[in-house]
Amino acid sequence: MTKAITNKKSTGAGTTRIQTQNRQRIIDAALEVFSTYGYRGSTVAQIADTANMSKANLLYYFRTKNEIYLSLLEETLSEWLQPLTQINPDGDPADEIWTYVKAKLALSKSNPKASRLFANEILQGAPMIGNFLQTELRDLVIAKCSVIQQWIDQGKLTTVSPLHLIFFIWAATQHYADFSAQTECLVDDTDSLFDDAEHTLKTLIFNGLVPQ
Amino acid sequence: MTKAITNKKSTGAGTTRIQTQNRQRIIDAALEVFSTYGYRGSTVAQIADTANMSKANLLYYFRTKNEIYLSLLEETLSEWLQPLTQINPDGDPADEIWTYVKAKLALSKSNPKASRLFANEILQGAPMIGNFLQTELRDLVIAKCSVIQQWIDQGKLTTVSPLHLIFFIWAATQHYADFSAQTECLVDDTDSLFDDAEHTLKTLIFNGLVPQ
DNA sequence: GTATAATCTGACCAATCGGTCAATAGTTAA
DNA sequence: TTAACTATTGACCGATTGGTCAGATTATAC
Repeated sequence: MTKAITNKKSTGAGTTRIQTQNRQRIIDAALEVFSTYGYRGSTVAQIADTANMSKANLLYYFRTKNEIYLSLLEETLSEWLQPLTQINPDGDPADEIWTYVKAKLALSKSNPKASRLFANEILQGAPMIGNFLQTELRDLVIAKCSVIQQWIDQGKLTTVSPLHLIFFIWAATQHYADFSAQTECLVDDTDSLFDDAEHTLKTLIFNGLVPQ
Repeated sequence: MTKAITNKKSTGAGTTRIQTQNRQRIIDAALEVFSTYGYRGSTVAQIADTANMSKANLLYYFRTKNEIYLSLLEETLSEWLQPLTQINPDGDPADEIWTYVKAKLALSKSNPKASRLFANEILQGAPMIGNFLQTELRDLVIAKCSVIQQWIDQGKLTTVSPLHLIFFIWAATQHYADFSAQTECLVDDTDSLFDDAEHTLKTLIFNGLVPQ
């Protein structure tokens, strides 16, 4: 996923003002559409409409539907993974984990479409980012798991599977972005949604559900 | 979602052996396809192929793509929700919650496609089951939340938002079905996956992450 | 057996899909 | 001003989409 995807037209180096501007308009529209309908369920015409642009003009900036999709994924992936890289082996375990949870929850709130974009991609078997999952993500996760394992060995965390702990954090935080159509049907006070989620998650992680 | 969708041909009552048989073949194939690609990303031809049936013949049993989808959703929804209805107000709170978690985890293992079917539907804004979410699901969830709230008031559970506790359980358990393409990239021992998940979840729920 | 209804199919339809292209309009530097 | 390049468009392409239909084939009731 790290390789450059963008393909310059004609004379090479130059990226004009109009190019940067329109590419961004397209990427924004693509996020809107792909995050809702997934790759196969989205159409180029739909993205062009959302970007207020003719289909032919859109395909002047990105040669194929697939090229838009890959550009979008590449642009979004690093942002989405960033919080995990921030976990500091030298910090206080509980603090570090909790900071991570809050960061993921904040991302789910601020950029739910990015979450749904990945959710769609992975739901459909990760056909485009499968290789990324097996290499870059895997390496990062393994590294962070060993950090967590050390904390456990030092008695600073209860004995859990570090990998599944990460899964639970992913699941619990991204749930609010991915399934917002559901949560919004069930929640009364939408304003305090993420505060309530954070509080419940904090209680669970730090105290467990059963009074000691 | 409760209204009957199936439309009999011609003479009314009778449902022949061939009908029941082929309808089931179609529903099975539809689950396979829709759960992977979502409604818009799936094609009738693809479902027909999966069912080893000509497209025209498939459309003899279900008049439209939408009719297949609704039939499938209806057939799957009740199974998926059943564990929640089983929570017993008179049981031991910790036992009841844990039984529910285990049931949901077992469903994720035994029928991951059903989970992905709903995940796709809700990701895309729940266009077909939106009304169901706002009525039947909402009523059920509100009822169970008040049960949990009573347990909390009796001091049998720590103070959490019952609704967000349910969200957490949904997220944590369905994650293994919905994002299996991801977990399978990261997990070494696939055989013990659900056992490890269960153990980690149990520790979290009953003890919390930080040693007391 | 045979008539009647149920099942199944290939050929076909209009609409939409991703993508191309020649021609036009706009921008920029001399 | 003008020449060269960039940006934009509508018309168009073959392939695929969801769905129809007349007719062939098969199962069932008598």
